[in-house]
Amino acid sequence: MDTKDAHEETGHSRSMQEDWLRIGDVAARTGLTQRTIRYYEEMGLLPPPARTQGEYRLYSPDDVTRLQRVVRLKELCGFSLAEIRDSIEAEGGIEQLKSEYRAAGDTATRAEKLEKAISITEGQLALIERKLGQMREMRGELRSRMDRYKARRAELLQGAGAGVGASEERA
Amino acid sequence: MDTKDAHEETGHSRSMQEDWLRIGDVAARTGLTQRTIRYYEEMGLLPPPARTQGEYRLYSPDDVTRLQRVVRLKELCGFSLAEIRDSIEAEGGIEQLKSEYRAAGDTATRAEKLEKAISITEGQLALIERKLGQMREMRGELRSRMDRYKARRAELLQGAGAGVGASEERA
DNA sequence: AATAACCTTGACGTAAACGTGAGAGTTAGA
DNA sequence: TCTAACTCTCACGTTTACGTCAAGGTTATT
Repeated sequence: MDTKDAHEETGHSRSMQEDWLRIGDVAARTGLTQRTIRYYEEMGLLPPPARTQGEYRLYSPDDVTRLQRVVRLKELCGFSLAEIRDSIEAEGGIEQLKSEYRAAGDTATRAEKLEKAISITEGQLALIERKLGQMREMRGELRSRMDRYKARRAELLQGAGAGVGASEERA
Repeated sequence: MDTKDAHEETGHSRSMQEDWLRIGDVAARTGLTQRTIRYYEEMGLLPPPARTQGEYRLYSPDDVTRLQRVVRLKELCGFSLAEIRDSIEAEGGIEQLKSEYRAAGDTATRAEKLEKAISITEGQLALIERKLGQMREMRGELRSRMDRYKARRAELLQGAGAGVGASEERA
């Protein structure tokens, strides 16, 4: 809000409103439905977007980016919307910490805010790291299974028609 | 099935029924509720387990392992139960392919089944690989954010009380 | 200025994934 | 044997995450 107002009041309205999108465009770009986008807003996953004088929603490229992050969190990590909202709030909290950080005159308070932001980010990193580990584990299992199949295939191709119980040799 | 029967038919019924669990134990071990476990069975995610003469469900360690795989697929990948069932069926299909594979006398049919199993596994691997990539990307973003915070913290600690607008130097 | 195409806010519907008893049967331990 | 603890099968309730009209304003186009 602050920054935008500031820009508008600087006068030179260059191409400020050029790349704002209406909800239909955003839906097309993200593959979501309009309903879903409104729902995410309703659930607090998205900040209330700008509006035209006729109350049409207007999304900045920045808004779209945020939305895509939400989608990624959902699809990738399988988080519930509530979990995503918490995560988002943590980040929004970080953004807010920034302004608090700026507002805080004394270094002590600033350091405190920073530490908080750092610990939140650390938590998120740890979570991702854990998931990464589990996924690698799954991949390992799949790979070894794959190896077994391929070995058996090689066996099959090489000793074609040789032994009926050829697979027992491995088991 | 084959291997177990073989063991049983060797005679010495060592401790065959010892580590079968009832649904409450399984629930405790997996952190799921009994309802959830029954629901998964109902949805075709779990094979109908053995029963006591009083119709109590009895789970083998193997069953528990399968269940834990289901849970992992759900929590880790955020799959819907339907998707998990498909994936499971693909694997169950693989198990079944194995018996078809054995039943098939001719090498050609065997090779065909094997190719099918391989292509299924390849698909699963590709999917995991994709997810891994996206997660690494997320991790990268988080890390760079982290770096920014830490840099700012260092700045703060070093130039303590120096300039009020210290953070502007970076922006 | 009229018309199509888009958007708005309700408000109700729904599929998925369980939760939560109810009522009755089963098993294990004293 | 008898009780406490456990389990069974319905069956209805709930939450999440949207889908789907409906009735009406807004924007763009001609």
